[in-house]
Amino acid sequence: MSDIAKAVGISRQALYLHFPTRAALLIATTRHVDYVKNVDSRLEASRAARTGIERLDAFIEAWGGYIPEIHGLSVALRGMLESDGAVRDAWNDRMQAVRHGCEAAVRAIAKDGQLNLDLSEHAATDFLWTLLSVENWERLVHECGWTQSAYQERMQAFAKVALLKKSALTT
Amino acid sequence: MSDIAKAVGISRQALYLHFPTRAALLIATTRHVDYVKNVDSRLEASRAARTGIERLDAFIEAWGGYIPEIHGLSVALRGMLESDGAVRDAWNDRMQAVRHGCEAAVRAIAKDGQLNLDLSEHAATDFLWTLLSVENWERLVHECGWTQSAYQERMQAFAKVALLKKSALTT
DNA sequence: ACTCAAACTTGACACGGTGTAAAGTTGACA
DNA sequence: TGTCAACTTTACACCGTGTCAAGTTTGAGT
Repeated sequence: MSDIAKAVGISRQALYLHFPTRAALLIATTRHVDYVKNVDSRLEASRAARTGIERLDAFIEAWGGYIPEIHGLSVALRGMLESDGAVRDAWNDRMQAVRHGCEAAVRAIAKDGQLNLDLSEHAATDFLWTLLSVENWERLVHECGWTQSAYQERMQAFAKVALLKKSALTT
Repeated sequence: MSDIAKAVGISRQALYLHFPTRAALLIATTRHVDYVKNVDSRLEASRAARTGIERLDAFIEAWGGYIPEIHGLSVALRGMLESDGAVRDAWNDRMQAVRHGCEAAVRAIAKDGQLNLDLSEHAATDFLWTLLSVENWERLVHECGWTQSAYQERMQAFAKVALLKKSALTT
């Protein structure tokens, strides 16, 4: 809080006049970033896709491209997940939004009759959601040095190969 | 530290006689768990496999079965990654051991000429390592409710479909 | 049985970070 | 000129980590 106050150019106490706790500040920041960057509209952009596969690709592109923008904030939030219930709720809420995007893509694929026969829609959603976690992005891009575009292309390829049934893979 | 001392039945100060810092205690615990549970020998058990695919399966089974045993400890360690360099080193060291296992499996698959042609050995290792992270296990098993055996079977399937070239997938 | 050292105890304290409380300053605007 | 909101300074409580010092228990070796 001191550091933030210093950076903003006000006293630490003035910060508390605006945000009662550190957690509240982070949550408000989350909301503000969402507003400024328009997550939801980006994620919903994949609605336009006609086929399930197109939708999957569009979703991975939208979300994968959004991760770098919220990465710093996500690190701060995740550091408080265990200790702060409100942060936990805010984070879960955002992650559920991502999950809904995954679910929609999986459902579209299933509707096309192209879902991997070994997977229920639920399990497929679980897996896609996990594959696209911020943590995995961090590991691959920051720790393993993948470029952002390599991340996106490969994730699209992995997701397809994992979720689609074999006959749909020759495309 | 108070809680641990209480649980052990000694004073908080006595704990500091054995472990200078909280981080040191966690690191020592890591070493002890590794010793008791024999991680390395488990991971190396996959050496016995003759084919690359067998090796991959054996590795996923070994590591995937080990994660639940170290999960609690890993949560504690990961909570200190940013703030404590020694914890970071200890954690990275353990994760590098896992990466070596991934690398060996990928190499074995490549030696069989069955690696996905779109992937370098390095990228394949990166991906397998990421796929098998403790965080992903947590999400799938704890948050999504997958059973341990479902986790293992599906991870084996996903890993194969992602890493092997198409002609090797009919097996 | 005695001694000595190691292991442990109690109690106090410094430090840093979060959050609270109170009293004073500044400036815009009615 | 008065008032209100935003801000400041100063002080303090609380918690967890880690330090320090002085005193007590325990048990192994002689």
